[in-house]
Amino acid sequence: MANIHDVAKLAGVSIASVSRMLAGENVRSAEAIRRAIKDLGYRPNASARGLRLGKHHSIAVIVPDISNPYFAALVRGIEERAMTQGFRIIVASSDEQFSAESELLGNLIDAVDAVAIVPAEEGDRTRRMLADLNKPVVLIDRTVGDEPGFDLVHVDNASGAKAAADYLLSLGHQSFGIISGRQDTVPGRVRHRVFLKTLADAGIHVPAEAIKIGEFSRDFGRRAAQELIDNPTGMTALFVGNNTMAQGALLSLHAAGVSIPGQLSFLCFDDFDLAELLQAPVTVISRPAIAEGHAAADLLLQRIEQIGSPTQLPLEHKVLPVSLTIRQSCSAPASD
Amino acid sequence: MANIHDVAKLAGVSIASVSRMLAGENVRSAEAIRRAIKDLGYRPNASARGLRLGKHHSIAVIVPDISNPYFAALVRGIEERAMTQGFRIIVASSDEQFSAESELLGNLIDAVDAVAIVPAEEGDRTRRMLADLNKPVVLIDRTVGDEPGFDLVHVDNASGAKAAADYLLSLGHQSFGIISGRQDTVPGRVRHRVFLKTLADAGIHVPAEAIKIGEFSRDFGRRAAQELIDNPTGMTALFVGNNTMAQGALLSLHAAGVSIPGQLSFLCFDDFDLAELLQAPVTVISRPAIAEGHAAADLLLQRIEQIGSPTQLPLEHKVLPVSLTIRQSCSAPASD
DNA sequence: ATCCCAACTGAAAACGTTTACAGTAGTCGA
DNA sequence: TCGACTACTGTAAACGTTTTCAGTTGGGAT
Repeated sequence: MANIHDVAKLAGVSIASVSRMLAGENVRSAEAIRRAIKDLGYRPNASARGLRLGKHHSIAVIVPDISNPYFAALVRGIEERAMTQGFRIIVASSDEQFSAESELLGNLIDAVDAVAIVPAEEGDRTRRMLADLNKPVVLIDRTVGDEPGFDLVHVDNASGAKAAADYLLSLGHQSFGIISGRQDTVPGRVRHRVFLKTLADAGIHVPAEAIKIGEFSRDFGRRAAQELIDNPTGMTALFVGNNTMAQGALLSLHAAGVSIPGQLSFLCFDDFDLAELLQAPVTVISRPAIAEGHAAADLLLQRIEQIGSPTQLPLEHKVLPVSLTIRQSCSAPASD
Repeated sequence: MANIHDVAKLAGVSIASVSRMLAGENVRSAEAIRRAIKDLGYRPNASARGLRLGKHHSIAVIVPDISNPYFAALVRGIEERAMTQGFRIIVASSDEQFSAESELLGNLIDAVDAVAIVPAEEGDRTRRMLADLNKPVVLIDRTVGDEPGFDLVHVDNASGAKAAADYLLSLGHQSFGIISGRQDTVPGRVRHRVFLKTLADAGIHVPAEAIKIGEFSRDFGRRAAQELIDNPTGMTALFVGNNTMAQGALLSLHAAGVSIPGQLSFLCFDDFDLAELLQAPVTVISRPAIAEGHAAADLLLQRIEQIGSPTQLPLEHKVLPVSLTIRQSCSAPASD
């Protein structure tokens, strides 16, 4: 691979001139240099440049699982914005494991300028680990510790959960089932609590046996729904905390022959592919994954720009709106 | 950020000893060095290392669109394997555009050791562009030019298409509709031709007006199905060339109230999330996206290992099997 | 003709590593 | 006690850039 010395020699100038012309400065022999570059197929070495400049023009993106469509869309959003500024993204999946996450970051951190992360755990050790990186960090969807100290992007879980509860109440439901994600994550906790709180404000109590809490996974959704089917609670409406659990739940409900919305109204957080094609197109609280990616990337790029500057911008906390997409999986409860 | 000199000074040794101990060699003052590293929070600078070694420990992964679940799964597969060897992956989406692809690679190539790509175009200019990179390349799913000269991983499109046709024939269908992807891609072309050929061998001709060819997109699928609905051809079975087009087609069919499989048997290439939950769970030819990723990564890692060695292993061409997953979207044609 | 200044140029240092090379201890056998 | 060998150590060069600094050139004003 040709290097800058080869180009300089061929063009009959010093390497400084080549570097300068590449940087866009005025140089007398620009034409000769351009030709030499072309002839040799020269491209500047990224490592050398990174070493000299202390910049890498890349952003690490850590998500629990890149093959999850929601995270894939998020990554796409980050990528779109990063590209416009000439940044590349290095993607890795943590599998919801703190250990994997911290090992990944240990390896990646020296090759990137900033980190966008959906943290696996919200505990304080994650906060410390991220703080130790000494680089701009933006948290997406979840937070870490009390006082995270990082920029933050997430959707408005509270008003989504409230909208869901209000909608079901307005249809006349009195008896509910709930499948919620891990309570040690913000989306899991907020969606769960606000939903319950909204019902409570309407004077409705949800019995413990109608509440299932576990992993944000399709598998847990399937098991939870199965348990609800096996031990009937008389619920007429089921609220599920995210799309993957919802898919699992639908699998169980379908297998058990539960008719939706005839026997059970079904509503979940997060839209998903084809929700509109199911036997009963599913009503959802949808969120803008790509826009979340955009917001996260914008924040990071701003911080990167700022590096070294004396005044630091205050931390930002962007909350994106969600919306209730009404399809056909909810109706008034059967009068019995 | 502390560097190796700081560590050496604190430990009272030369930088060479630090470097050696990091490389796992025996060093007398290992303990002191370890402590110094810990105290200073030292981590080797990746750029310097990359510069010195000419290695980057990263692989560029270029897919048409990372937010497409199939590609997301593929990326996941590549990532899983790469990680085990300490390689990171740099992901970028080409949007099916050659220009975007070549620009991306131009920027990325100096920061990576190898490239895994689902090329946007199969033409010769893509082949030349990739060859000019002078790094290991593995093509996934599609090829470039005649004689690509790169490792290749894809699924067995031909036997999948044949299985699909045979299955529909065995159900008694005589009149078909086809929605196929771009014919300038291997999956588009092979699936289309083999399906037609299998029908032809059974003495069945598909009229031109029952054949729609276009982008591998949900939108094209929707439009194509709409056209087939608007201009009835008497087809009793519809074969769709991939999952995104299939989803679009299902949207149109559903909106038009076409009952599946009552009025129309439906079969497509590539499984998708929830295919089993639709009104008529969809029968598909499914393929192993994650395994494709594994195969691609393995090939690349092998080549990277080989760099500089005099003898080159011959190019590999891995073909992964597909399977017919029979659900409920196909039945015998209505007798009329 | 002289001087000054703007506009450019090149040499060299620096970024943080790895590694070839040339030592220098320390151990062991004689 | 000596020498030979082993096992480690440090110095310095190299990787390919960018950038500072100290020129050099040429043109315009005097």
